[in-house]
Parts: sequence; structure tokens; C-alpha cells
Amino acid sequence: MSRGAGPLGSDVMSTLGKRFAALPADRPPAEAEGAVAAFWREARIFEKSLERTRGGPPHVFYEGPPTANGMPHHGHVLTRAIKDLFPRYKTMCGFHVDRKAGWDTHGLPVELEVEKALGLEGKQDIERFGVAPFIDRCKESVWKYKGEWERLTERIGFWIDLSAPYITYAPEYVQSVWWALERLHAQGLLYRGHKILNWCPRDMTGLSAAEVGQAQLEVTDPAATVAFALEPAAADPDGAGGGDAGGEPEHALAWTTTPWTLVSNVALAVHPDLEYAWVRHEGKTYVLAAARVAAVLGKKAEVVRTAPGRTLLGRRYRPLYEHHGALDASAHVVVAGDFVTTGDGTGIVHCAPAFGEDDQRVCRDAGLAFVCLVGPDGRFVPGAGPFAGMWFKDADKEVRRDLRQRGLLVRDEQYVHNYPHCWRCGTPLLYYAREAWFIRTTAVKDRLVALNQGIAWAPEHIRDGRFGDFLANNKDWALSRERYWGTPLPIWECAAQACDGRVVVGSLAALRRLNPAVPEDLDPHRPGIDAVTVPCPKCGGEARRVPDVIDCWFDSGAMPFAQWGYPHQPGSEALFERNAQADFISEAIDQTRGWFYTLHAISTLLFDRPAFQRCLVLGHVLDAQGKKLSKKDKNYTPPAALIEQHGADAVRWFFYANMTPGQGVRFVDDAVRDARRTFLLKVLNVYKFFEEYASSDGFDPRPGGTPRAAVADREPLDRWIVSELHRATEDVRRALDGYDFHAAATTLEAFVDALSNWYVRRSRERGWRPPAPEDASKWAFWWTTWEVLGALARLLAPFTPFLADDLHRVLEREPLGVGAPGGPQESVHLEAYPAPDPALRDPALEARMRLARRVVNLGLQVRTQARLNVRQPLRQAVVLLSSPTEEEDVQALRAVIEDELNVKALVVSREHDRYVTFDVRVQFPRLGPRFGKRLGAVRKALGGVDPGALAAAARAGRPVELALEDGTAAALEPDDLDVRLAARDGFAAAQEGGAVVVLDTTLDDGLLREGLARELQARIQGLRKELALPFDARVEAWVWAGEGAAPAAADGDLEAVVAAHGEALRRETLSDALRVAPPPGDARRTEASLGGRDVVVAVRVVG
RNA sequence: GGGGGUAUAGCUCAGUUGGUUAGAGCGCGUCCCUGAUAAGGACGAGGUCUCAGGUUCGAAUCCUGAUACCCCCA
Repeated sequence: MSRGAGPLGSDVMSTLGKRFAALPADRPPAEAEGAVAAFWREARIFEKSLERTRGGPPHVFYEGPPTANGMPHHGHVLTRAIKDLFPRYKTMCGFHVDRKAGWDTHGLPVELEVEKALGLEGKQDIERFGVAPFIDRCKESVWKYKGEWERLTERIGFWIDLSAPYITYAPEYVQSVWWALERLHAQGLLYRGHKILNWCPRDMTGLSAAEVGQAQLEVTDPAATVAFALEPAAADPDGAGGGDAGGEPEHALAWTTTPWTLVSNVALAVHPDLEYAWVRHEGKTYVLAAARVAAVLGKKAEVVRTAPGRTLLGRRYRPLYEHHGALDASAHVVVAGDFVTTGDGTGIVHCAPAFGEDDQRVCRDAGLAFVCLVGPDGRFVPGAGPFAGMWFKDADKEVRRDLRQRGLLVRDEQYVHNYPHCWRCGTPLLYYAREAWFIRTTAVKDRLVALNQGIAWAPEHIRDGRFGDFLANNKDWALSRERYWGTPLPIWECAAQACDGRVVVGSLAALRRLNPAVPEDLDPHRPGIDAVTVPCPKCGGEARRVPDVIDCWFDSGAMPFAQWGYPHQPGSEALFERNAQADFISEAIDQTRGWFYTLHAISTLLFDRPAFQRCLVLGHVLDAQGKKLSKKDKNYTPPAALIEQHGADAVRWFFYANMTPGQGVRFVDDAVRDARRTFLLKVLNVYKFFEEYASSDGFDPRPGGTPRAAVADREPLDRWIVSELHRATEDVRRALDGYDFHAAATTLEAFVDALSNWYVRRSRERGWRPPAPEDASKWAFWWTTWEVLGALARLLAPFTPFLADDLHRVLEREPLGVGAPGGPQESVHLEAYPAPDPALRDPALEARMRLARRVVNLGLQVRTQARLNVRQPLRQAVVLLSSPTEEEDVQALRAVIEDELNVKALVVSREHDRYVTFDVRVQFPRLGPRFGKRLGAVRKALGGVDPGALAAAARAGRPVELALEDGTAAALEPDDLDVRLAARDGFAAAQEGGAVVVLDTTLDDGLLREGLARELQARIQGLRKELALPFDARVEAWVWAGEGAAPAAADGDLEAVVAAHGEALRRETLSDALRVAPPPGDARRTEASLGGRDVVVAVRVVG
């Protein structure tokens, strides 16, 4: 058993020139990973992985550009971990995966950041400061955290080409975007309309959704219910439809919390399918949703009749105010609005197209006039009669007073709700219509929907859920922004009032053709571009650029072609053609309406094909309480610190093993530590065992080194782990091919557990014994371990690239050297991903080992229940099984089970009647489809038969004939039955399904002595360890249970124990002497209660 | 208000396409330090799979409704 080298290590271990280098588990991960990163950098491994696959089939990956003017957080680490995994995997599978980095650089957040830094507040301040220097500051600000991003990218091992990234503000990129806009214009898809913005009338600027979200204040506003006098229905001139006989008009009731907008009213909206009621109330006839009558007018209101909303459509009404003058289209008519509900209000919604998105859409769709009596400064325009010059909020009061006097204010209440305010100045915002440029995406809505069906989404529900719904409700893309830092809208319009001449340019070259004075190196941004004029194509006058910039989301959605500067840059056609459609993209779920949409929309508009075929949508990373990570709340450890502490591999593995697509994960720092502990350290420890003992045995994997037996000629345990390896390989590949990283990680965890806690543990004895050339079992063990670890390194390479490459280095690169034909590559990332070999699979052996492990677990369960320490040997374990196959399986592995359970003999018993009772059920998956409704009868018939007889028949392989109550018969094969065993009372037994393990717990003197001997041995070894003795130190030992009467039990009889097992004890503990006597005072001692007596064990070094 | 998602052990989460004894990690309890690993190992306790209906021979899984929470949009 022992190699005679002592308990604390091998004497050969200290030998210099070990073949396998150490990978100490306690080395700081940051240090180990840093060394690997340095190797990648110096040896240009990433570049080589691209060169190596140059001729391979392309696998196209698009990098969604991050913005580098904010610090990266865990969410970015997650996406980068995922975005690295699949390209690495595909590369190892022979695909060529170009990975071009990108930076998103334009947009309002950048401007706000710069405003803050410069102490500016709003657009007037920017104009005063100067647009040109402001833009310069924006350009700088964009790169504020670029270093952090690059460091993080490299640190977590995200392989992407940072040396030639696409940058959305680069002139080539901007011109690609211009090209796209010019194409859209040529297709007639670019138009000017009104967009409702959140508008701050004090700062005279629109606010982004994010800004609006920052200041939702609870305020009390008036809630007015207003009566609109309906004209008699045209098709119903007699008023038979409920019109008042006395000529008193019907009044439609509308409800609003913004009475000031009533002055600009254009329409009333009803839901066509809702039921509306005509109600007599205080001498008048009101119309409102039937469901709201009681709430608005009280229970006494008298309903005259009801009709669906569609009967109201087209009814005209008298405007409350006519300050708008002559209109260019009709107005003051009832229209259909699908947004109308009966949750509050009257079910009739007053629409002022200048002040609400629904209002604006409904009026535009109905072809109604556009009325806006409030200026961008929040004051009523001069023509607004008594309200002219009035601050919009002040008009709430005046309008109500006026309507009350006119008898049109039916109810006037206070309403508490959240209303957006300007986060800068606190002014209540207006929803306010501004002129804006749109892309008519609704023209291709059907194509957007149809092409989306071909995209493989993970999770699937995104396709028809969040994303599909968004497409189905597609609205035209409001493209322009009245801002400074963005891709300038390349539209020039004639300055002459009467002329509608317009030109859209697709490049600077095109611009120069129109105006040769434009310098070749003109930066295409504001303000330089604003100064450029071109001749009007219609009248030849001066055309000036529309001063807006565009939505920066258009920039990122244009990246499939703009990243190459397509079509202007030389060679960009070929590059774009090769990368025209991404095989794979992945970002977090907030991109459904962001990047995912803009990619899809632009690709559909320009090329009528999807931009990506597969999209992996990730959930958000949340803190321990499920809250969003927020810089302000400091509710997360900065990623860099966490990676420094636990290593990038651990962080990556945490995500792969704990995240499922589309779901948020609660991120707790300790979970990263656990990921390292439960997975990475297990791998490292398996290697450590190999490294120490295989090195000292002189194992040599080089050709001509240690002789290598074919796997088929190795022992079952070896063949088993190889079979498990190939099963895992197959499962991992299948999972990764389906982009299911979580399933792949779970498979690998199970495999590493099998390797560490069964294969290596069961094989340790082979590793410990002294090397001998003829010891085939030992060498098969080292070969198997070496092969399996090498394959594991390759399997892990895409997941934990640092650890994997270190393993590859110490297992293969250093021992074998690089360059030999068939030899290892210099990095695991240049190797091919392992392929499963069916010839090395042995499913029967896998099943057999599973059963053996189950039997062992059952045996350990019995020991725990019976309070029988594993160190105490037992005479026998009896196993009862439900099938002959299982009996054979257990017989084949009985030695393993005996050893694990520390029993002298394992008996496969057929005395079922003695030990067990049976519970026989049907195998539902087999019989369900066969019998369907009759299954109940089958079960009933089965219940009438003696379970013991059924089990016996099943064991013997005999079919069972059952007479069913409906008169038919059923024949059940053994496989149709689910035979379960339960131990009879009175045995120390455990059971699970078809297996029962019974332990013989009777102990005789011999067993007790042997158990005590092992206890003593453990105590002596413990003392050696306490004394920190060198591994080869010789000792003498004492055991003593005091003077006095002879011990009552055999296990207390130390003399007898030493007589029987003393030699083995001395050998195992390197003791020159083992005495049953009181120990001397200078010996290290410990006391233990063994066999019912207090025993002193002591050790002293010899010499 | 509309849409989407989620609900499984004390906590964080899996659950293989509907198969009858629901899993893992953490935490908890008991035990185990003799040679890779105590930042470990073994065993155990812990569940009305949110609730109520329905479909089915059979439901954590499919359908309907309710409740709670989260996200997006308004």
C-alpha cells in the first residue's frame, strides 16, 4: 500500500528537473493570468488564431459598440464574456472569426457630460461658449475611459481587434451613414414631420427619456371634465339618434389634466368598440363611456341609450376656442383612438396634436389640421386671444374659469400624479411638437416582421414577444435631434421661402462636387459643416444644411457597412460582402429597442435582409437585492477589483454557470469566489496530483517515452473516464452549437466532478505505489490522466482561456515541445476543439459506474444512520437489485465498492424475500403512449398481482400477462415495469429506486481490532502532522489506556490490537517502535475516546 | 394604462420540450484531517413547484383566470 516514503510526501518530489511544472492553486489568479496574457501578447496568439483559420469558412460576429465615456460595470463584463466565448469556440472549430472592435461616440450623453464638466447649462450656454470648442471637448470626452475599457477587455481575455476599431465619429464612418441616408432619401423614405418631445420651455430644449426619468415629481394638477357641444349627426338630421328634441345639443364629455391644451384642441377620440352612453343629467344630454357614467356623473344619472363608439366617428363639434384662425385642414371632429380606455376620465379623449404623441398620431392619421398656440418658450402666441403671452401653466386656471362661466366645465377636481420636470431647472415639461425628420420605417413594416421570423433568438420569446411586438407596432423613426454632437443630417434645403429645393448628399466627395470650395479634409461635423452651402437644385439659389444631427442609434445600426467605410473606402465592398450578415450577436435586453432594432431596421430598409441570424439576449446584472447596478449607489465592487481578487476565469465561469439568457442575475461577489472554488480549483488540484506523482514516477509522454497502451487495453476505470470525457465532449459541442453556454458549463462541471471525486480518488493508490516498468496499471493511469486533462484544457479553452492555456502549457507544450508533426500548438487556442470519438464511448460501462456510485452512496448512507465510521471495517454488504443486468454490473465493480465502503465482502443477494419488499409500478413513458386511457385499468390489474411475483418475473425476463377489467388482456415486458425495492424492517439498509444496500453491522473482535488499528494510525499520523515532521522522519510511538482491569471489549484491548496490526501500523507511520505503555513526558501526545476508553497516543522523533 | 418577463428548498438559481420519488450551489445539521484539495470531502434535514380552475391515463412543465415582483413603453 505504501511506497515507504512516509506520509507527508514523496522523497522523489524534491528532485530537480521535474517533467511537469507546477500550477499552484494558491498562486494569486491575477498573477497567473497576467503571465498568460503577456504570453498571448508577445507570441501574438490572437493574431495567429486568425491566420490559422484564414482559409476556413467565415463566422461573422458583430461587436455592438460600447461608449467609452462611462466606466464599465459587471453588465459589460458579462456581455464581453459571452461575446468572447463563441468566437473562440468557432475559431477552434476551424471557422474564421474576424472581431473588429468599435466605439460608439456620438450623442446627447456625451454632450451632457461635457456641459457638466464646463459648468454649462443648456443650449444657450453652449452657443455662448462656442460650438467649435464644445465639439472639440466632446471628441475628447468620448475617450475618457477608453484606457479602462481596453484594460478590462484585455484583462478578461476578450479577444477583439482593438488596434483598428470602427469609430462612429470618424469621417469615413460618418460618410457611410450619409450614404445610407442618401439611399433612404432616394427611396422616398425620408420626410419631415412633427415629433412630440419632452420640452423644457425655459431651457428651450428637448430632453431625452433618460433625463425625463430623472425628475418625475408628484404634483397636484387640475382635472377638468369639459363638455363639447356636438353638432347634430349628419346622417341623422332629425336627431332621432338621441338628439335633444328641444334643439339643445348633445355634449361629449372629455377629461384632461392639462386644461391649457384645450385652447389648441383639434379632435375628440373615442374607442370604436367601447360602449358609449347618452345620459340626461341636470337638464342636459351628455355622451361618455357607459362604464364611466356613475364615476363621472353619479349614480342618479339617467342613461337614455347606448351605442358603440364607432357611431360617433365623424361627428363634428363646436370648438371651445377659435383663436387659431383659418385652418389648412378640417378639425373639431370625433376620431377613433385605440389608446382610449375607461380606466379613468370619460372614455373620450381631448386631442391637441401639438401636445401629445397619441393626439398627434390620431390627428395626423385622420388628416386633421395641426394647431399649436403655445410657443417653444412656454407662452401663448400673440394670436391666442385673451391668453396671448400667458405662461402655459397659468392658463390652466384661466381656461377653467372661462369654461365654468360658459357652463362647459362639468367637473373640476384636483389630481395627484407624477409629472415630468426639467432635471436642470425644475420647470414642468411640455409634450411639445417640434419639426423633425423621420424615416418611414412603417413602409417596410411587413418586411421587418417577416425577416424577424428568420432570426434565431435566445431566449426564443424575444422574437414574438418584446422584439416582435415592437416591430408589429412600428412607428416611423424620428431621426433628427436639435443638438450638436452627432452625425450631421446631410440634407441641404433652399433658403428661399417659396422654393422647396432639397439635396441629400452621400459623401464629402458628393458635397465637393456641389461646392468645390469645400476642403478635402473637412471634418464632417458641426459647426464646420454648417457653414457649407450648395446651390439649390431647383432654383439655383443658396441651399443651407438642416442644422440637426441624427439619432446616434442610427450610427450603431449602420455598423455592418459603416465599419468598413462602405461604399467609399477602397476595398470596403469586398469586406462588407464577406461580413454582410452576422452569424452571431449578443447584447443585453435593453438593446431590443436599441441596437437590435436599429441593425434590423437599417438592414431591412437598405438590403431587405436581416443583419444578424442569431441573437443571444442577456439579462441585466443586478445587485444582491435585485436592484440595478448604479454608480451612484455604489452597490457593486468595480469589476477590475473583483477580477484582480478572484481572476478573470472565475468571473467568466460564474456567468457561464449561473446566467441563463434573458434572465437577470443577482451578482454577489462571493459567488465569484465560489465559482473558483467549486470548479477551477478542482481542475487545478487534479493537475497537482498528476504533476507531483507522475513527475516523480518519471512518466514521459514523449514519443519513445513511457509505453502507451490503447485505451481498450486499459482497466475499466480508465475506460470509464475516457468514455465520460467523450460523452461530455459531445454534450458540450451540442450545447455550444446551440449557443447554450449554460448547458455546456453544467456538463463540464459534472465531468470535472467525476474526474476529481471519483476517477482520481479511486486511482490514487496506483499513483502512490513505487514505479515499476511492468506496472501497466500505473502507466495506464498516468496516460489516461494526461490525455483527459489535455482534452479538458481544450474543452475549457473558450470558457476559461487563461487556466486552459496554462494547463496546455504544462501538460503538452513544455513536455513535448512545439513544432513536431502532430505535436502540440504553442497555445491551446490554436488547437482544434475536441471531437467526440464514438469508438471510445462505452455506455454500458458508464451505466455500470453510475450504479456502483449509487450503491456506494447508499452504503455510506447506511453507515451514517448506523453511526458506523467508515474507518470501522464491516464483514459484508448485501446488495439487492431489480434486474440481472444490474447484478452483473455490481459484480463487475465489486472490488471498488468494497473498498469505498470498507467492507470485507460485497454480496449480491437474490434472497429478496428475506431483505426487501417490492413496489411495482408501470413505466409511464413506455406504457402511457401504448395504453392511453386504458392505463388506469392496467395499473389496477397490476395492483391485484403479488408484487414479489411480478418482480421475480421481471428479474427472470418473463413477460407478465394481465387480465384487464374491460375484458382485454395486456402483456407487459420487464422493461414496462418499474420495480422498486424497500428494505424490510430490522436491517441497517438504504434504498433508492431499484437498489437496496444492507450492511451487516455485527462486529467481531477481529473487525473491532482492525477498526481500532486504523483509528490509532490516524491519530499517529495526526501527531506527525502537528509536529510538522519531515516526510521521512522516523518516530517511536506509544498507545496507552491506563492501568487497571482488563478492558471490557476487544476494541479496548490495545495489546491485542498491536499484536495483530502492529507491523502494519509501524510501517504506515514510519515508527521504529510502537509500545503499549505510558508515554514519556517529552513525547507529543493526544487523547481520544476509542472503544469506550480514553486512550493516549503519543509520538517522539527518534535520534 | 399597454406590452413583455418571472414566480421551484431559508437564499441564489437549474429543470433536457407532459411521464408519476423535482435537482445544484450557498446556508443549516451530523460526521470525516494518512499521502491533489479544509477556500476540502461524505451524509442528512429542508418543497402544497404562488393561488384557483381546465386539458390529459398523467402537469413544476400546456391552457385560462387571479396575485406578487421585475423590465420596456406611455
